[in-house]
Amino acid sequence: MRRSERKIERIINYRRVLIKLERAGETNIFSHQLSALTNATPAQIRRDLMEMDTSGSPAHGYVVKDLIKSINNYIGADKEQVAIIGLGNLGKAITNYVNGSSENLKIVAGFDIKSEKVNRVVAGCHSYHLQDFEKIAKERGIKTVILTVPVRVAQDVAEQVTKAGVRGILNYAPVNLHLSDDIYVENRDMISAVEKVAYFSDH
Amino acid sequence: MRRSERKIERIINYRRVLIKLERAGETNIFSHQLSALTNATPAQIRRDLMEMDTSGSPAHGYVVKDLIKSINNYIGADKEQVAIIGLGNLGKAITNYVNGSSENLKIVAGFDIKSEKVNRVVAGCHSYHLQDFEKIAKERGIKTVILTVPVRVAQDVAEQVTKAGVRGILNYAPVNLHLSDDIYVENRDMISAVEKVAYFSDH
DNA sequence: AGATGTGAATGGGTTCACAGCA
DNA sequence: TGCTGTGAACCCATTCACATCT
Repeated sequence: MRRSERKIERIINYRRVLIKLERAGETNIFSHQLSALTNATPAQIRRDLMEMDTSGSPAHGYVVKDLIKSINNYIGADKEQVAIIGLGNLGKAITNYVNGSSENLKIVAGFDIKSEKVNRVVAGCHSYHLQDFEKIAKERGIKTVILTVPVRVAQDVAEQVTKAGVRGILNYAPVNLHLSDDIYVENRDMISAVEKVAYFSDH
Repeated sequence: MRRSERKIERIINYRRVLIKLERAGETNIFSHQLSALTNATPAQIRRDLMEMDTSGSPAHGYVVKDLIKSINNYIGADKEQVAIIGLGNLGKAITNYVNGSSENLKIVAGFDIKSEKVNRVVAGCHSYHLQDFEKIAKERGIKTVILTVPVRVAQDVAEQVTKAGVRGILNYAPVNLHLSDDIYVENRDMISAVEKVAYFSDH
């Protein structure tokens, strides 16, 4: 089944806040409370949760623990092994950030082509020369990469990693990648993001 | 008129690639060419461009120069003054990145609360203590900020800056901000982004 | 009383398909 | 021939509204 991107993104957010709630000792939650924590509407949340194998009760809402389990069951809970390509400022920042906070995935390898960037450790993650990508990716079963490389090489690097078995790319380079359409690409161009917000600040 | 977020985002992307094309000496472009550069479909592009005050010709497509002018006219072309709050790794990376590449905006001031982070210069941008935000924001007419602060202070900082006149926030903290609903908030949580891509790599 | 679960209605964005044109 | 401009059709996501449950 082809699932909606928007919905998956929301469900991922529900899971994060539910995990926090569980840690904080909360056992139950109503859709309107989850709404306040995620900026989805209560109706949307109930709708998203419909095809989970847990249901809530009018009296006590949803059981946090069960809901987390259902979400894991729905979207998968394997601790995903991810690689990052490009260890400039942005790459290092993302690595620190993700490895410091995510429950559900880990950046396990970094890659670059500059000799002073390889064979280091950043946020508990070893860095390699890009030419070793295929070998490491196969060993680790890496199917997802974060691309934080300069625009001029982004297409080449994307082709290289997909040839090595990568199926999904989170692309921070402001360029449209052309890849086989069974590869999932998410663009997170930061400049567009700021320009967009600047536009709406004025309108 | 309330304009669609998606559409504005696409138009911002069209502008960026058009500026590049103009620099490269291209004078004309067809919708299918712009499509290859932006991952919008040709029909979508023609539709987006409908309410611009330029139209294309079947024989030569759109005139790049005119189209840029129309887009500027449509969404505004003032070089927007933006501030960034939180000068950790991510904040510094974004500042370098944006100030090195954007045509249409500039990060003109950075803010932090740690004494070792204030009174520095990052990417041509002076850093101040957060307590001076209101003063600087008023002087500079800052209406847009990028938030790269820890989760636990994000809500407080967001309230502080909106009190000082900010109208739009690009929020990198993985938390849902509660603000007056005439404030535009765009969430770009990086962990969700990676988790989403990891999900679709497997599906 | 106040919440969930959900069919039905709504609304908005995207794509189709084709007339008009160089 | 092959593109633009655009009404109409389509499709998908969100919201409404209410029966149901505790």
